[in-house]
Amino acid sequence: MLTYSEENYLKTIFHLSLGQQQGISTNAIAAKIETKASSVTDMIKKLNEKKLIKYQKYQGVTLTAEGLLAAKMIVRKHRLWEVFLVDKLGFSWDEVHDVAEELEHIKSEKLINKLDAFLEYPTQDPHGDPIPNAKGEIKQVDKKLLSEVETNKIVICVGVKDSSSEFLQYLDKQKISLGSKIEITDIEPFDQSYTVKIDNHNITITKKIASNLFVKEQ
Amino acid sequence: MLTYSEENYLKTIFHLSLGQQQGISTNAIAAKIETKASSVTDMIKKLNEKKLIKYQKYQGVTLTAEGLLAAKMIVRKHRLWEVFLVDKLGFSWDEVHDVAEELEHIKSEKLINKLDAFLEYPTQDPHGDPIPNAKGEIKQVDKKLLSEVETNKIVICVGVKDSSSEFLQYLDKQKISLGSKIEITDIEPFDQSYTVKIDNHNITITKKIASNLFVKEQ
DNA sequence: ATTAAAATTTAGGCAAAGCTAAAAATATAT
DNA sequence: ATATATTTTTAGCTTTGCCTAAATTTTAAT
Repeated sequence: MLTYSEENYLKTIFHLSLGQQQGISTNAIAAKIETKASSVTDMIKKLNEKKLIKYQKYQGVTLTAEGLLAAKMIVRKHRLWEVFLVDKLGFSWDEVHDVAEELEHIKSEKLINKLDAFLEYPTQDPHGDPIPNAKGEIKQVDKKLLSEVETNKIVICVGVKDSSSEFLQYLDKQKISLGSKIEITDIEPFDQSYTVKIDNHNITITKKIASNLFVKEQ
Repeated sequence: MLTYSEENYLKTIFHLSLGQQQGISTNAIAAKIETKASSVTDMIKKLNEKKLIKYQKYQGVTLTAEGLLAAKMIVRKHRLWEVFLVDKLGFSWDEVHDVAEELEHIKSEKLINKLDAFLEYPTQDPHGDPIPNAKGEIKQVDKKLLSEVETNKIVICVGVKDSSSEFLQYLDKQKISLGSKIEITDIEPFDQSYTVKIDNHNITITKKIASNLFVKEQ
């Protein structure tokens, strides 16, 4: 049985490992969890003894198969609860993260599987991130950043890279949401600002915004 | 902000205080929480310093107004989650307690009030126990034990005194649920067993069963 | 190749919440 | 009323997860 804290470390290592070949550094974990490197070292030793991570002093850590599955189950719970909060309770997508951070630690497989069924087996959370199924399988949708799309191509917004409430609230303000039709009509060479058509209105966004929106071509 | 453990103590003191004038003893709390008396003394001191309980050495404890409200909010959360588990996720009434014990500690007033609305402001949990509203007010339904009802009077089952899964499963087996129409047709003087008519079937139950069923006359 | 900087680990401590064993206070029984 | 039993508290210890400060290892720079 994992403690609350152990679960948070596994989840964090999982997130930091995405698209990453090397081991995850102590400092990277400390930064993400907002704790001290020395605390991370302590926890790393514990997770290593439990065989949830592979660890050699000074070499960073990677998840073992068992640790990976545990991490995916936490992510699964987190994202299913987010769907619940948005779809059933009417939370907005920028409000759900913190509550889901607590809910993800509730220990009941039956609960999470019944919740999954109640929500009709969603495959994405409110930010477009994939929800692992009960076996830990993740259906990767192919998507790219808006900043990588060529001009005059119509794409659909399918996710956000940054899901801070600041960014999400900005998107709300600009009426950009999952499913929005987006077309880059122009990129200004001077400041790299993008003129884009969102559904039926035209706005200008910075490159930073374009680099945080996932879209799919279709 | 209360810790998980502090919340459990407050809730326990609340439950032990129901229909109780005197202070709650250290041993009573220890028995209910399944911990040692010395641990209870430690926690009592902490809750006393936080002014959530009134405590004098060797004299037992009572909740202060603030402690009482905090306890009611935990009970509110516990019971609302139970309703959610039964009504929305399809749990049976004997399965919900342990999961609700975890869910009751999720800290978000917004969450619980939205959940309340989603469930359409239920006033009772799946065992017939009253759900405090957002202000902590509890609507007491008047009810009595089946064992206190006279023969040949038709009553409605509105709650259970014991909500152990053993008892609840027994009730399921006997097709007794909240809302069941019950009439005592006979009490056997020799062993105090009751012959009762439940909705449309007749069964015999022991006095112990009759002493754990809440009913209302109507 | 050294040296300086950065990252990581170790050592030693703290607070929360539990425990055991012993001491103190209260309650009960003769 | 006194002795015994029960209850409660105190003292001191453990584990978890965090911390600071110092030591060590690795990395980067000249």
